[in-house]
Amino acid sequence: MGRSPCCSKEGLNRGAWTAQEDKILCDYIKAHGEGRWRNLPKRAGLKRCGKSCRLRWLNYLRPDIKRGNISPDEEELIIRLHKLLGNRFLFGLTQIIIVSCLVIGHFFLRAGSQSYDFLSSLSLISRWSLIAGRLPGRTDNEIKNYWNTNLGKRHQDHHASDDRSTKLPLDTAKKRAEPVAVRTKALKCSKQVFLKVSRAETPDRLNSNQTSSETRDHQTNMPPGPNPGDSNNGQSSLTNSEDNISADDSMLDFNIGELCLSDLLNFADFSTSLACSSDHQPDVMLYEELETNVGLNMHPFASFLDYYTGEDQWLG
DNA sequence: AAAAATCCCAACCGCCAAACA
DNA sequence: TTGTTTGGCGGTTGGGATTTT
Repeated sequence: MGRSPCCSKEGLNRGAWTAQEDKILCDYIKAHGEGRWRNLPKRAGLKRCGKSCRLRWLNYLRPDIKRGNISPDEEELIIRLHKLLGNRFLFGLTQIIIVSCLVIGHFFLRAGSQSYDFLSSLSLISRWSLIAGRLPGRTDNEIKNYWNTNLGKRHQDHHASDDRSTKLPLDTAKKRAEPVAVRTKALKCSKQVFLKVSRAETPDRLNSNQTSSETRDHQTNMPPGPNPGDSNNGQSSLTNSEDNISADDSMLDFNIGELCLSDLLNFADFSTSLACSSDHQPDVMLYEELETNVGLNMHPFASFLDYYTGEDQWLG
């Protein structure tokens, strides 16, 4: 039967909130604080579902909500965060197996004539709240809507135009533009999950901090390009011709010691990054902050992220 | 000018995990 | 340990606004 609804739907107002309802809700929360949403409508004298009250408050009435258009800076940050965090880290044995298969499959397929963008497909699975958390005053709902109505479309358009430009048959192009059905159910990761990885390292990679982009590119089988510390756009463009990265290499890229991913994801303050000079890329700053504050050499992880998020031209 | 199509976003829904009894 | 409640998430929908025909 499933669980009972959060409240009786009968006799409740639905649809758009009125100014009067907004005022009642605001006044109540100012007086009593947030929380206990189920009982809030009754106590506040609102004919609304508790969940509806919570959503209205969080997405619209909170005093710190920033309204208005998404600025170019914010858009840039959303795009970068979506690339960085949008591939929802999946947890649990099943999810780890699935992701492992996808990662390995990704490299095998890339090694072949055509790369099939599994990881890009995974980007359809997003962490809106996490992204919104890095954009002061913006809500996950707003970010999600913005992505779905603006950026997501551009993403799809870009795939489509790429396919046209490479002269793929139309039906093939269509298939590639369509998301692969790798969709997880909504899954929170509140438990701490640790990646137990060996400490065996490839020193040349780990010491790449001071290496020039050229040497780094050589060491990591990447073509010449900006390294994560460059003030350039950080695009790493691994071409198919250089796909001799083995599955072993891909696993080495996770070699970041025993690291709590949820900590990692929540660590860097991107809002700070946004406030910084615009030539400093947020993801680069994430790596730098992790290195500085957590004491991790992030380059192996960074290079993996850099690699599979490298196809950032899809947003044009 | 009006109808149709499309866009946009607030609100809703169902599911999940943590907290609690 | 088990069942229930609560808060939170991402996906989807409905309807008003805007654009196109």
